[in-house]
Amino acid sequence: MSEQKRPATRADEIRQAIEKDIFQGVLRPGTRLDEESLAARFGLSRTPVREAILQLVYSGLVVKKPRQGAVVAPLDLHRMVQMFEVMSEIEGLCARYAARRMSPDEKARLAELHGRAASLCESRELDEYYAVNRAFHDAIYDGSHNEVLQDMARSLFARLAPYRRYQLNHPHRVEGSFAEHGEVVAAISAADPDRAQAAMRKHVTIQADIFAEFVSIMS
Amino acid sequence: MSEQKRPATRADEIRQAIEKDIFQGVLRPGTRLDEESLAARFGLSRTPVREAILQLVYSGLVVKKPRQGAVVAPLDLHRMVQMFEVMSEIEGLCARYAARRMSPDEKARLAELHGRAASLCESRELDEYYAVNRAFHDAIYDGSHNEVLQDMARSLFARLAPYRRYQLNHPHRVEGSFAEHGEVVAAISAADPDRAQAAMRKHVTIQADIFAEFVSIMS
DNA sequence: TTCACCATTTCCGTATACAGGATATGGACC
DNA sequence: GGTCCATATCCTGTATACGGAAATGGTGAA
Repeated sequence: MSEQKRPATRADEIRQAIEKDIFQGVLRPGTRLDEESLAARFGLSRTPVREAILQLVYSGLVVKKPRQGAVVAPLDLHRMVQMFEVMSEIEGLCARYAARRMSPDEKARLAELHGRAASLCESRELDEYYAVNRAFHDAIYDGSHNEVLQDMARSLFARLAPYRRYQLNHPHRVEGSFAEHGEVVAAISAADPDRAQAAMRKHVTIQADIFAEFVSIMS
Repeated sequence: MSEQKRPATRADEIRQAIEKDIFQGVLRPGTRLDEESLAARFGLSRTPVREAILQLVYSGLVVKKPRQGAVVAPLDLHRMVQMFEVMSEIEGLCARYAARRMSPDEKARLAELHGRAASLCESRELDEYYAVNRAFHDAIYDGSHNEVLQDMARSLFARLAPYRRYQLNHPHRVEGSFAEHGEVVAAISAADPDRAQAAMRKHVTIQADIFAEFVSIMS
């Protein structure tokens, strides 16, 4: 991680709050973001709200048409599929680089995370598992030792997070996810870039398939 | 390309103008972006200038520390190397997908661009060649038929553009670049994803090497 | 009943004003 | 002469104000 962790400015606080609301489903895709009511809600003026919204637009969570205001990015299935496609490639690259570049300490931490996931998987503590899952992927992003790649991965992860979380309710998905992680860990431990990349790509591609299945049922 | 091509709003106009200045070297890395003087220069108030700067921050061209203003992103060599590394992967992926997905029309246009480049290469019209070069890469981004991947590629291209342009002054670089493009065109025409990806990766990696060489001389 | 057109209203984009923090300048002390 | 500190100035972050574009609702005609 770089620095910039303190919100220092009101606009950043609002951005984080809105972000959280979007992730948690309080603000659903398509919801209009009215500057004035948001300003009132946070007890501020429209100016910092506008800046927060602009930041969200550039992170892709919000779309904005000139003179027509901003809405929480509606889920465009076509685009979601493309995002998963790219995500599988980006995560695959992270795993590839991680296999070559992770230090023994980093590999140990990754294995430790995987171990924690094992028990959570067995006891079916889904929320906990999801948290460790996120840490697992984060560890591999870091392991790529390429901050530009990390930023891309995290940005995509954030935009897909809500749909990835949902998948754990899919029958046997937790076990499958855990097993796929296992392959990735093994390949990285063995410092085998090709295998690590392939395993991670497959892991994400499976999630994409489940997502596609999910939306085909919904429509 | 999507739609959003009309600047519709002043802030967008300013953003494009500043972007252009950065690319053309009028605003050099590290230059402070004073809101008031920019506002005066464009005959506007600080508000749209602030929004333009925020957009540039999110595109990575500008960095901003709270309460300390914005500066044109100083070139961090370490990070530049990482950007080139990712660029080679992203462009490689674009070429891979393009090889599988480009329509005959798109392939014809790509070949036509390459043909235009041939004469420009021979007559050493560098500025023209660079313009066609950009169109060439753009055509391949489009050919990936994945808008998310395209956005990433264009964003990276924009941030690296100044350094890619400079390379054409390197001895025999134009010929080398043209030859590498030729391999990419051949692989895409043959619908050979692996070869297309490898050729494009190599093309960008060579640019990264030249960049590294350049900075090692400068320091 | 439905569509079209117009008035109203709402909300975005921009301008201007103000307050607080950061840097720069100058002087005093070592 | 150099360093440290206080003051002044500048500039950012936020608040407020205004004009105009787009959405909305109602009324009239087909």
